This record gives sequence, C-alpha cells and structure tokens, in this order.
Amino acid sequence: MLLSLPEKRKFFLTFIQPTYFIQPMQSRIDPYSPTRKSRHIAQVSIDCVIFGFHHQQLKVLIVKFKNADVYALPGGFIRQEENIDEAARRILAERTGVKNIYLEQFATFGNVGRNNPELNRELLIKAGKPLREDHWLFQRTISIGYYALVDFTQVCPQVDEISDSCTWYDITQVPSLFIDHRLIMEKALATLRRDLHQQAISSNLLPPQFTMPELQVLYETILGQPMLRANFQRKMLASGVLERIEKKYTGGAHRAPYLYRFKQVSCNANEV
Amino acid sequence: MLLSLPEKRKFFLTFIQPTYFIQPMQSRIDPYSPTRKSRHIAQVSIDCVIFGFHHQQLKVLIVKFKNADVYALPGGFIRQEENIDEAARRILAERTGVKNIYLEQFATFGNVGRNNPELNRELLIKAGKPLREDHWLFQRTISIGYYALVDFTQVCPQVDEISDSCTWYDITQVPSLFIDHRLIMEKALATLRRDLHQQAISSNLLPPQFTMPELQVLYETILGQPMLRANFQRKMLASGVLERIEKKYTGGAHRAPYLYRFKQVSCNANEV
DNA sequence: GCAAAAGTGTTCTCAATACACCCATGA
DNA sequence: TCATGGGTGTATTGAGAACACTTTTGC
Repeated sequence: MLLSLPEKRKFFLTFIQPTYFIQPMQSRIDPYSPTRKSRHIAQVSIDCVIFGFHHQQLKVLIVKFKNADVYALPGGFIRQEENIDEAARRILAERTGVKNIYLEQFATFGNVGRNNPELNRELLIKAGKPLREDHWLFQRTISIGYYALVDFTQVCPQVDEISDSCTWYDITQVPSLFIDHRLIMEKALATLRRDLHQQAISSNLLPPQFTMPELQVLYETILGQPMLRANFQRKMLASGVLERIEKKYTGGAHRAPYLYRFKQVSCNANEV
Repeated sequence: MLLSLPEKRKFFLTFIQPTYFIQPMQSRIDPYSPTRKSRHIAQVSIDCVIFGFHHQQLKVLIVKFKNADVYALPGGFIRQEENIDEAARRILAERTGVKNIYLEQFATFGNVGRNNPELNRELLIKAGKPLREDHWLFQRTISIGYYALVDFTQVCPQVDEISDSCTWYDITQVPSLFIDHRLIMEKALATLRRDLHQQAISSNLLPPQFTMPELQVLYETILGQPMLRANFQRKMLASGVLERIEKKYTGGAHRAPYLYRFKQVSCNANEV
C-alpha cells in the first residue's frame, strides 16, 4: 500500500478512528439514490486533482471504483444551493478529512466524447447503485476541474459509496484513468507548473517548517527539471518570503541544514 | 453609434446584406421556445468576452436586451450534441459573422448568487419570449467564460431574438452589466494580460499588416502602461516572430514607418 | 581526517532599462 | 528648415547560470 504516514501520526490516527483509511463517508444527500429527485445540477460534475508531496515525490489522490479495476479522480456533483467552489471544498473535505484546503479552479471539460454512459451504468451496478435509465448521469456531463494542494501529513484518504479505495499515487505512476481524467490531471499539473513561481503554492504542499533542500526538491519535482543549489537558495532568500528559524538535527553524516517557514501563511483560494 | 467600419468595407457589406447591423440571426434551435423540449444542457451557459482593437482602443462587444436598459456579454447555451468549444464558436459566429476565431476558455462562474430569476423573467417577457415558469432558465446557471480575439475590421455585430443591439464599447466605457458579467469581463482581461507575452494574441487583434507603433499601442492598451519605444522595438524584433515588409506611405508629417506581419499566422484555439 | 551535504562567494552572460542620436517626411 | 515621429546605438543595471570555495557534521 502506498499510503504510509509517519509512525507517530499513524498511531494517533489509529487511536481515534481505527478504520480511517477505508471508512465510507455518509453524505446526507445521495446523488446516486435511485428513487429521490435529484437536488444536484444535472450534467455537471466537479473533478479534483488533489496534490500532495511526500518522500520527494509529487502525489495525486486516486479513487478506485467498487468491484472494478477502474481508477478515477475524486469527484462529485453540485447541489442546487451551493456555490461551485463550496462544492469542490465539500468534495475535498469528504475525501481528505481536511477543511480549509488551498483550491484553484483551472479548466472546464465539456467535449461530447468525454462521456461513456455504458461504463457509468456498469460501474454503478457493480457498486450496488443502479439508477433509472433516464437519469442524467447517463447523459453527457460537463466537468469543472479543480486542483487542490494539501499537506500530505494532514490527510487521511476516505472512500465513498461507489469507491473501494482512495490512495496516493506518485504522479509518474498513476494507473490508466477513467474517460478523460488523465487529460484533466495533466492540465492541472501544467497549471501548477505555470503558477508555481507567482503563488505561495509550495507553502501549501510543505509542512509548516522545512529545509531549503526540501523546498528545492519540491520545485524540481513539480517542474521536472534539476536546479542549481546555490542559485536556488539565493533566489528564494532574495524573494523575501522565507524566514530562517534554527538548525535541524538530523542523523545524516553531514552538516545540518537550517529550518525555514513562510512569513505569511496563506491557505486561501480564489473566488470565482 | 459606436459601430464604424472603414467606408470601403461598409459599402461592400451594405451591398450584400443591407441591414447587416440590425439583423437577427435565425437559430435553427431556439433555446427560448416556450413549448418545445430543450435540446440544451440545462443550467449551463456560455458567456463570451469578445475583444477587438480599433482606433488605439481595446473594445468589447456588448449586447443590449430588447426593450430594456440592460447590457450583457453575448452568450448562449450548449446543445446536447456539441462540444463546449464548438458551442462557444457557434455563439461567436452568430454574433460576429466570423468563423475561425481565436478562442480561449478562461474560467467558469458558478456562485448561487450570480443569478437573478426575476430579472430573467422580466427580460424574456419584454423580448416577447415568455417561458414556462418551471423552465431551467429560472434556476441558477453556471456560466463558462470564453474570451475571443477578432480583427475588428472583419466583424459585423449582429443581434439575436432577445437583444436589440450588439455594439463595440471601449473597455474603459462599458456600461453597467447584467449580474456578474463585469466580473467575467475583468477576469477575461486579466487572463488576456497574463497571456499577452507568451501567445500570439496580438496577431489576432491586428490586421494582417501593421506598423510597430500600432503593435506597441496594442500592448500599452492591454497592459495599461506605457513602454519605451526603442526597447519595445528591439524586443519585438528579437523575438523573431515578425517579418518586415515595406515602407508605409502615410499623410503624416513625419518619417513613414515600416509595415510588419507575423511570420506564422495562428488562428487556433486550445481544445479543452 | 574524510566524505557528504549545506551555505556562501565570484565571474560571466544576457536581457531589460534609460537615454541619446540619426533618418525621413511634409508643412 | 524645422517640427514630428520612426529607427538605431550605447552605457548601465540586475538577474540568472555556472562554478569554486568554505563550513558543519557523523563516521
């Protein structure tokens, strides 16, 4: 299993919720109810590309459908009474257990060919959630893409009614995805790369305190290219957003690095 | 009336379609039909921010509702069988008479509060298009924003069934707009500014041939700040996308500038 | 002490800036 | 010929790239 938390935190989580990694969320409004009238906007969904950073790897949260070898981005539908940003935030909270996540809408996907009604029907039947044949879920769906940045150590992935796993994958080892979800993921990554410099993205992917090499590995992993250590250090310090704290005491056979933190903690999302 | 085309083109257009500037487009599928079942995706619309450049001004195409002093961005709905990019392209063609327009999706707007069902009802009644009370147009609507870049001289704005004018406004003199359309316009402008450098945006806002000062004014207008003439010239020439043609013969009491054109004519749009 | 990794310094290059100067044109 | 505006040249500045050097730590 790819999910591996630090031992200390693992114990803590196990203590308060013993089945934390395979615990279905009980949504008060069930979009897959076969009988009740939908309170969701028809033919529109939200798909989330949830990025985390751990062990020098950029990771994405991927969901697996129940009783099927089909993988997808975590997603959901928009209730009639909630803003789309709120919907994305709710979906994220359901999946990660974390509120106040950094969130960014990046694109909307609406090709006719991006849907596969037969596959939808099959997956819902396998998950034990058969719908009426005329349900809008069997029509084409437009999907609004959001990407989210989370502190890996704060997240405990959770399944929902139609998925039986929700786990982190290295960005380079994501399995074949449902319909156009790979395209959505790649567009999210491209947007992340584009915005890495101008926004406090790294502050939401790292723990509150970190070393300069850790920050550099984050940059190198996201941008996919190595950077010169000396220049990276100077550039980061010159930008003035970092604050040096103290020495870090590691077990490594080398000089201990300084710890840094971001001066202004930002965990906001743009309103659209 | 702000609409002013070059005399030569005006004559040509008048010749082939005498009422070109107040000519309703006959859409084969009427989203406002009070009786027929909708073939459109419910609760989703497309709004277009159509940019043009003329007389050293950045201009936007604004629609006015029939029999009401309400102004809005040109928009429309998505047919069940068309991609969202195609829908935007169709809406643009209906408004401008131009196909093959440079098109870019930039954001999707879906706050609950962005709708005003009462105003919608009032406007449709005034336009002579009353709908059934339970029509989805009176529910909240999510709008996908596209911006388009057009050669001002090639466009003849056209009204539709619920508007009685469609005219160019200077970006600084746009009247108060319907619901959140000003926000949409500003987001479009911000995206345009962000992408001005990295894309061949200017090639779609200028005629095929242009002078360096014209290009500079375009940049200064979009970015909203003056630039040094000498440096601008060198930077543009150094980028290698321009091709010098010949001298331009003007009536001005000064040296005649060179004419330039872009090496690769690009009129594509990103597929989403 | 030595290897490894962190931190700092130095040089070079190139692009952007700011300004000066030259050229063509029509009144 | 002079004002106007287009085109080109040049010195200065600053950021980034590449590389060398110093410092700290555990073995």
